[in-house]
Amino acid sequence: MVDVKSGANPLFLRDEELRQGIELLFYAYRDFTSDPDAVLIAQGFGRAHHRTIHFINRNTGITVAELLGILRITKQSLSRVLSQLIERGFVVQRQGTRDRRQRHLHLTPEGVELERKVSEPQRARVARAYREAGADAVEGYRKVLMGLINEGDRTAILRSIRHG
Amino acid sequence: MVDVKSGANPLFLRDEELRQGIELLFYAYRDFTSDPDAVLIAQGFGRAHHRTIHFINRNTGITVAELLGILRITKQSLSRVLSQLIERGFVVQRQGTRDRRQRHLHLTPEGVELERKVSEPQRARVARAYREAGADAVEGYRKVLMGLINEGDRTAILRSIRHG
DNA sequence: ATTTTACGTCAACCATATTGACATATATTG
DNA sequence: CAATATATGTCAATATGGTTGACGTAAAAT
Repeated sequence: MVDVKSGANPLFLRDEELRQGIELLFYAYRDFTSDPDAVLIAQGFGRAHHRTIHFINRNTGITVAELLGILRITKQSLSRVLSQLIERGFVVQRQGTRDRRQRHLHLTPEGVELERKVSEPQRARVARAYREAGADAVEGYRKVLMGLINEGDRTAILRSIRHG
Repeated sequence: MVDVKSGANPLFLRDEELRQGIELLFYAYRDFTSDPDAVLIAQGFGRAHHRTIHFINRNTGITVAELLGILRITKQSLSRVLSQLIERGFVVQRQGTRDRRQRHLHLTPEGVELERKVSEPQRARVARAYREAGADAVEGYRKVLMGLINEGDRTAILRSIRHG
């Protein structure tokens, strides 16, 4: 398929192949994250808000610490975004019953609505790519991406993905 | 394979499948971009510098305008990063011969060295994922990612990838 | 009773992006 | 040739989203 400079130096080919994989990921992510921008900016929100409501939506009742672990940011950084979302009525916190120090995060109906609207073009993009590539390709896409994720996180992600 | 809540609501399944695809991309990109950080920070550089030298490396002699088009940032934003890289001897500009307004960007040997060092863990990560997933999966990965990229850019990327 | 954990908040700072305005050199066009 | 458009650079102000560090409170764990 790709077949660049093959025959010559297998080490070069390998390096080239890897760099292609890196570049494709960069481009795909670049375009993929540009989708929600229009909707978000109109709302006065940014990508950080999008990521936040996405993961609250996918993990209803997630605690602050868990969310921090997913986003890989500091609590001070999340704080700003989260309090804006709460203030404007898209997210609510519920004190944990078993552990009352915890704050479980939930989207309000407005939050669900916002999340759906914001991610709509993104889902459409993925849907189109899936359709064009076919089921086998999608399977490969999943496999490779999963392999790119830090080993320690994979099982947790698999779990979250199963009953997202 | 994934088979979540199948049988029930095909629309739900579809939505779920798409959200998985989105999430995988998020996680993979998150971990994948964290790789070069250590090396970069030690150098006093950031991810913007990495992206810049990556694309100059892959497109030797690229003009400023072309680079801006790839990175999708403003020239003011690129300017800072680029002048730092030039100042510290990792990048040089050469005036165009055909069009002398243009500045063609090249990595110095030090720049090539830096790029290689910075991207090394990233290439290793991709190599591992490719190895684990197998050739067919890699083909699918490529196909889907290509489909995620804005249609207008695909041919240009394909070209750049061919003789990168 | 003490220590640890989960969360929140204040404050300073940094990297990276933006918009807008303007300047220079060169190419293109009428 | 004159006028205009293009490629690049630069100054300035601003926004977003991240960081570190310090400290506080409530509740859980030891």
